[in-house]
Amino acid sequence: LLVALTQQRIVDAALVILRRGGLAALSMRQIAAELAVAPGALYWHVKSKQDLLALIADRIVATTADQPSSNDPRQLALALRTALLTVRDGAEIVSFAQALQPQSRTPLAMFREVLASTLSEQHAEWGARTLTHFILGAVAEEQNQAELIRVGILTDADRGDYSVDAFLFGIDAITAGLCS
Amino acid sequence: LLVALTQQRIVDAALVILRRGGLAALSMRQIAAELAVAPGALYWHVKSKQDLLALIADRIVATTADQPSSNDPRQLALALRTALLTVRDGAEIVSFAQALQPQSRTPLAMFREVLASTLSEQHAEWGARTLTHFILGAVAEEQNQAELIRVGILTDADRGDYSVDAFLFGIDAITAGLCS
DNA sequence: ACCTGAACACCGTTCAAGT
DNA sequence: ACCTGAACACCGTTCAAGT
Repeated sequence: LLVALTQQRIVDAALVILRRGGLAALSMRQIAAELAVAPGALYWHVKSKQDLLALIADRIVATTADQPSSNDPRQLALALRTALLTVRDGAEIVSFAQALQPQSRTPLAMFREVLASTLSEQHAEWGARTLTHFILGAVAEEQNQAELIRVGILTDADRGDYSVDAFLFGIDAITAGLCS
Repeated sequence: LLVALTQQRIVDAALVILRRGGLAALSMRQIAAELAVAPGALYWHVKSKQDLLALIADRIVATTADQPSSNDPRQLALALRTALLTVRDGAEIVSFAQALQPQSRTPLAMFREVLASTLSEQHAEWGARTLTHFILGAVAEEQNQAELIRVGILTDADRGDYSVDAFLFGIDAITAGLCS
């Protein structure tokens, strides 16, 4: 009654829950509780949970645009990775959203633009797809690993090498292959 | 009472449901119904749903080994893609399983072996990771798209180009980049 | 227009009790 | 050893009814 419910506030609450407990803790009922509101109230401002996940993904990806991005795919990849890492399970959420609405201005579009300067339209499209699949997959695994260690299913001992080096190795291999 | 319940039979029933309705239809209760058994009975043979998903993933990936695989990453990639396409949401399931138990003999291990002949251990590891991330991402998107068209959220009009060409373009770019 | 209360049709998982 | 019955603690979503 004090503050009106908004898509804005719902996404904000969702991000709070995500940072607290990850994707496993993100239920419509938890979001409603966070906002001290009945679960049904959310559906006035948001069509469904899938719809909400897409909104969250947009917010996560939007922070990529804030960083200084040149026409270098390498820098764009690093900026996207940083953006995804700001929220627990961020890569999985963006992955999901991209699968759901392939038309929106997703990471794919960013890379398509960057690659369009050096490649044909077809190859820029396919190249952008290759890069985004790798990035989302790599960061998702990075975050999943962290999640499993948090829960205790995995220990620090059997952790893979998910440093920035491994990430950049993949990015560099792909970009090198695209221009050959 | 006639036939005993087994991990085998549970995975079989799960695959039937997957082919019928995809991952969205795969619940422990549905599997139990398919086997004409109480839901709780499954937990005598399987630790959890996550555990079961890993078993399903193993079964899907196992069909890759049946195909004639040379030391060519290109052929291995195609074989894996074919195996993933045999089950609805196959890529997503294998993706999930790989994130859950990074130690098992997954697609990653196959590519690591193939690449080990031409690359250093570190680069073979990172290269294998790059390839599997791309493959699982690409096929998952391919299958998600098909799912959304089935449901009617997407039409045939706004479908992307997910032909084998796009897939091979990515594979060839990565393999080319790895050797440069 | 915006929200509550209450319901509907589901989930995964556990566990006494039966055989 | 293996399975049933029944419960526990959740879900996403809808919708009359209130304000």
